[in-house]
Amino acid sequence: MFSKVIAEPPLSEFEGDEVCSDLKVFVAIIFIHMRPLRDGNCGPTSAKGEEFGLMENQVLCRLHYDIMLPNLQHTPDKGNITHLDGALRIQYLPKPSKRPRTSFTSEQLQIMHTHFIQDKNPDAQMLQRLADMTGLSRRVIQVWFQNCRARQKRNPLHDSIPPRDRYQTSAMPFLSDNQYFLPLGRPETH
Amino acid sequence: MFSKVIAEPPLSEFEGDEVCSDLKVFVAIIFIHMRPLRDGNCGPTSAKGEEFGLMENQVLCRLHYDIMLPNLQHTPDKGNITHLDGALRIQYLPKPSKRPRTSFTSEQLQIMHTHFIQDKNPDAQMLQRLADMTGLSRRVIQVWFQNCRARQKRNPLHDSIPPRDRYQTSAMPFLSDNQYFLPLGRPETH
DNA sequence: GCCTAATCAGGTGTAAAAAC
DNA sequence: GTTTTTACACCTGATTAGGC
Repeated sequence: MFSKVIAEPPLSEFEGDEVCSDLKVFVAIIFIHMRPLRDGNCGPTSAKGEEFGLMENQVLCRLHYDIMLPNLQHTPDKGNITHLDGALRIQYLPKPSKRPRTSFTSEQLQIMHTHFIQDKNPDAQMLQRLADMTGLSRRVIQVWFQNCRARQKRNPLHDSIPPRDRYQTSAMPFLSDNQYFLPLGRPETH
Repeated sequence: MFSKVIAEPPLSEFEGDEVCSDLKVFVAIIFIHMRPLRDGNCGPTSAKGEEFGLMENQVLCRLHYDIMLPNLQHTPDKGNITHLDGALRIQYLPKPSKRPRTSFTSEQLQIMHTHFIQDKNPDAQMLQRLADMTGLSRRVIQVWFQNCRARQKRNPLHDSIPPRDRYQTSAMPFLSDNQYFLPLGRPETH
């Protein structure tokens, strides 16, 4: 179950137990160098990451693996480790899952929220401008506005406050250094 | 780099590149079904998890691998994949540990604590930046902030002082301590 | 034994997907 | 486009366990 070694690609299918049947022991020591996609959030935090795939010479979590797969298909030989897409489209990788969830920075939320107040239904052009401003994709912006409209409809007061600030102590990313050495006393009340 | 296949144990040592030298491509599809130790939290949260070992038919992170190792030694053959303990006690898995507990340097504590004062809930981006600054994993940083919030809630005065300095001998590479011992008052405004 | 890093169990908000 | 659902990322609060 779920560990296979293939000597030559591409393989469209294989049965692991058969492939390895003559091996009494299979050992793989793998150093996972996380692909620094977006925020480098690959391994430890992209949670639930039970599934890993080897691509090129890197082990990627399922999420990042799925993201990279399309690219790989159009990539020429890069060395001794090449196209794995054939080998990887097997029963063991059935559902491309692990929906990547964007986590916005407060800055991005700030921008979107500020605009939302003026215009809850930005047109395509405006979406693109917001995308450029935030560095997010147009689609992500669009979804955010959709969700934001829905959210506000459910709870009208809700979105008068940028989400992160609801439980963030300080919304301010950086303060002057003297702020660091503030006297402490009652820190929190809740 | 960092992927090795061994056909026969026990091995006390091996050179990966040599072992695999005749393979043009090495493919390992690995579904890491986390050993449901407690909560099956193997991969994502036990941090550091750059190292994985294959045991029986499961890939375990270093932490769980080390935990399981003693058990395995007393387990009879369970199929085509058996005892790996011999094979795995190699240079790449030198120190068997249990729950790896990070011990922060004063520099790391300094960085985290300084940031904590201005922002008790750093967002993902900030966590990553702190991780980069300290050389710690994002997850470790996150846990520290969680614990720090909890700590401060329990004892408001507590975290006005960087923890290590409270009972650690020297550990004072930079910064004079009087910086830490400041008058107390209102730390936060909200 | 104390302090605290790491884990556990449970809860919340919401981005993305599905359904319409 | 909307509404509903799903699943992920993060939180708290309590607990467990590593290292002086």
